[in-house]
Amino acid sequence: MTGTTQEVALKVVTWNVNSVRTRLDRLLAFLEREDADIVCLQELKASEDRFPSEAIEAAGYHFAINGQKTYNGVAVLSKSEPREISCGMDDSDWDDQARLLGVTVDGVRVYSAYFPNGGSIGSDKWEFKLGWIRRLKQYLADHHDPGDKLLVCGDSNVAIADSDVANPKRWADTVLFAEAARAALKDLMDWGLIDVFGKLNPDGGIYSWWDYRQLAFPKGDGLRIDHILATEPMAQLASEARVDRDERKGKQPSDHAPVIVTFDLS
DNA sequence: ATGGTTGCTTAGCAA
Repeated sequence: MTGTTQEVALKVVTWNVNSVRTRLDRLLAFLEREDADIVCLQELKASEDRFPSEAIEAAGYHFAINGQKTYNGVAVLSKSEPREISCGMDDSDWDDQARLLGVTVDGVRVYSAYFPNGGSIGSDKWEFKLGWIRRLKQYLADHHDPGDKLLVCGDSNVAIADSDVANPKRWADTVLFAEAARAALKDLMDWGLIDVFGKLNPDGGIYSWWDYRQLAFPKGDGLRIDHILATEPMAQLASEARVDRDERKGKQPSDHAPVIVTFDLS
């Protein structure tokens, strides 16, 4: 940080990297460029022993990981040392899928969450998705208070509003935008979570994911399905929110772009 | 268009 003021900002990122090893060069360049304080990653597609620990640490970050071979996998990178690390929802035998990781950093409870995609509507994966979102709400209710400083950052695999979908009519009957999925996410947020990006960019039209197929990115056929959800004490500190759309361009991009929110803590 | 592209793992699954 430059300048002479003493403001204390916390820059938080969420990014579904779709394989941390394939995306390592991009990730390291991003860390260098953005100098974020907290970076929540999803879809590592790597177990802990294949996570690029040395490169992350050399970039100046601590990390906590809930890894998994081939599928899923989440991590939190942080400038400050993470405390009270928790993997999964510790309430059942459903947690064979590595989709949730919690850490406490700089006095803020931060979760990196990779919500289930849901396959197709009506499938077992669809029911798992809706149930997983309900379980996450229960987990938050059991462990935290809406008055805490808390963030749920991740790929929610649900778009909230019509303005978060380039073509809402065409996506209306898909797992990413079906009414039941939107209702499940709304019910989770009703516990006490605010979409700070939506709050700061109320006009919408900004997306975080574009399908690899059918030229979705050049056509602008995107959805905002990556969210930084904040409790009220955190949401009121959010000052800027953007998507690093350039990360979807060029060679070997993830299908998701990073979402970046700055909180003014002082 | 029950299509299409990418990644992990090696033909099929998941997204």
